[in-house]
Amino acid sequence: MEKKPFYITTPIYYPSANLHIGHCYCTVATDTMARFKRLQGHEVMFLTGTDEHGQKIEDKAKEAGVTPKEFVDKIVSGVKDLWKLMNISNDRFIRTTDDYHVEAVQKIFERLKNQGDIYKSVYKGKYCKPCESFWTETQLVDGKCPDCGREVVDAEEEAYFFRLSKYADRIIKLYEEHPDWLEPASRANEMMNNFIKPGLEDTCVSRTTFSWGIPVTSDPKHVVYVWIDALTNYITALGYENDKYNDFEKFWPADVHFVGKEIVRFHSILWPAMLMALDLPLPKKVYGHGWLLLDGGKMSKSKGNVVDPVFLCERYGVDTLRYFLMREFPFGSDGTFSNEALINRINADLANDLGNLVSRTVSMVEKYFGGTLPAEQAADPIDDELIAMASGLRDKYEGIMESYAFQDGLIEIFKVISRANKYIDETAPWVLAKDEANKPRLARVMYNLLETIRIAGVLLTPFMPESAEKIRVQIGAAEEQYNWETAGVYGTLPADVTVCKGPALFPRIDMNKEIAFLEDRMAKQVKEAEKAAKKAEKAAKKAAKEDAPAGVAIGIEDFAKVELKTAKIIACEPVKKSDKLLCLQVEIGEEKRQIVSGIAEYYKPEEMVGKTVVVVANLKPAKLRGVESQGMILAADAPEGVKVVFVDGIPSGCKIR
RNA sequence: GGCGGUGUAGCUUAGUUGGCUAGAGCGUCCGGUUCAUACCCGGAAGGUCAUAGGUUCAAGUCCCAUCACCGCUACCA
Repeated sequence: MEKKPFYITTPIYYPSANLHIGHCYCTVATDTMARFKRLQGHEVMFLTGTDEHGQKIEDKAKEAGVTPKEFVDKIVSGVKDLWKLMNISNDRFIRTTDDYHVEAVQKIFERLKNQGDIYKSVYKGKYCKPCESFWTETQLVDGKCPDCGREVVDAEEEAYFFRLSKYADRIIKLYEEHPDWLEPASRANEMMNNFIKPGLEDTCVSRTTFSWGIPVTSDPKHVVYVWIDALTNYITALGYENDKYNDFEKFWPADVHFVGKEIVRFHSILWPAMLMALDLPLPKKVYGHGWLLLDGGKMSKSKGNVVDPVFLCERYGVDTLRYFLMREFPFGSDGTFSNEALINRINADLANDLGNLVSRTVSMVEKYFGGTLPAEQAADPIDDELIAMASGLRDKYEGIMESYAFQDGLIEIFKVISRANKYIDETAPWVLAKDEANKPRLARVMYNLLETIRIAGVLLTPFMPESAEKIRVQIGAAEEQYNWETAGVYGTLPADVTVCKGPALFPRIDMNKEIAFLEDRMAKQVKEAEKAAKKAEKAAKKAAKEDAPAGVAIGIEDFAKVELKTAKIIACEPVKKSDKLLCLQVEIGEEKRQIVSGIAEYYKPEEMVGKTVVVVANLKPAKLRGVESQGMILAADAPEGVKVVFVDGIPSGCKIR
């Protein structure tokens, strides 16, 4: 039977720092699916890689005193090591700095530009002067620069835009006609309601404020901004618009893109639109998996509570970690990572149930038969239930895996493993062994156990490749008796099979001791992080002090441009439909103005009335929540919250300089 | 503020189009067993299915409201 090629991808990860357990989660899931498809007999293309351009990496490299390429080279080599360690079977690894990719991106950009899907315009955004960075509204943290925490200002720069709006209708149609295209379904609703229905806006696809990126061929002061650079990796890695590879025809469209929920938006709106513009077929599915959260909240480098996958692999084993990640968390939703859960899984499922089943079975075959079963065997109706379960397992498992329900796939396998343990109890081989006359019956019991283990072992291969192989060797199955085909055929092992006992597959862990050890380790980590944070804070303060006179000092003429005046508040009310806005009526001398300010969380309207404040009088008016604001009032970011600068006692309308 | 989601035993959770005496795993307690990695098997306790209403012969499942948490998104001139 001819099986179709299967193309699956992970996102390309951003190598600004070492990867964490969340990246591993996504990659292991992708690897499991890829291995499952190979097991079924498909020709698989499994792609992963790194997205290496952008401002942040440029900055990080500068900080480290190396070139951006040197910086990413180091981290990427760590990424590759990690995937090797975790037994990731990717067929290709794409770096967005690879020549062929760069070349293809440039061609794609020019083509879209020439056909009018990309046009030049002006990008309006938030600009942080000290950092020389543009930010979007959503990137800001508390309205401030996410990097340095300082104020940002409106700014404009020339930029190229992708005509996303043009494809809105087709995107809507895509969602309506293929409700399964984006999973889980709740994500599709989110996209529809938050972005598609309100109207898609054209997307900025180039930048001039940093240089670490792919230059636009026809306008080299522009660098291709993340989207066209990163998303296209899925096709350039197959040879689209380049000569490095040429299996685009064979593998595109992708069967599925696995992505984290934070990038669902780009994969489910912008990416299909780009493909429509290029007149290419769309991927068959985008699957937005959940996030791994930590017991105590989100993982954070600065908190020091990062879960290090290398440490976990080395201490507990790669397969163990892979199993845990796929078994503990439903693929579409978030999960909580905890050491207790990990050790619990290892002990309960792997050590007690699976590992012990293999161990006790193989031991008995050795003990009672010297390792080789006699061909003379006697069946019994009591065997039927186990045999039925083992026989039907493969097909049941297949259906579940096809729908990306990794967790459920494992649950089905372990139901059978559990049944096998029960079967041992029911048949009590140690009783049979007491009477030589029972030998044929005993042999059949052993055979049924080995067959059950064999089938389970094959189906575990995508999840735990190394352990599955060890199981194969222990139960004495030949390679050709340990594949997809034979997993569906009960009775594949020869009756006189010879087993080969090995060391314990999954050693049991002493929960209490281990938790104590891990907590101790974590405490040290957190302490160190705190120390580092304090140090960094000090350095930042020092830098801030030196900053003013040094780097970004402004001349008096710059300051003179800002017109500051005192103003008396004569009325104040909250802005409708907003949490944070107050609308203030003020008098600047004789002149009356309306100013909207985001202080509702800190001040009640009535306590503002009658106060005198400082306003920026010559600020360009703007509309906030539909209300016009003609200036801004000065306020301090105090640690306990925003404090308006009150200057009661000074008459209104005075110029401040 | 808008949109979406979640809320089921101590913990993690399954419950398709309403029909169950609400399942399962872990943990706990009791019993059995000894081949095995102090493991395995059996049994028990433990749930007013977030709260308050409604539709229905029948509601964890549908509708309304409320609360809590989470995600996306908008707004801090």
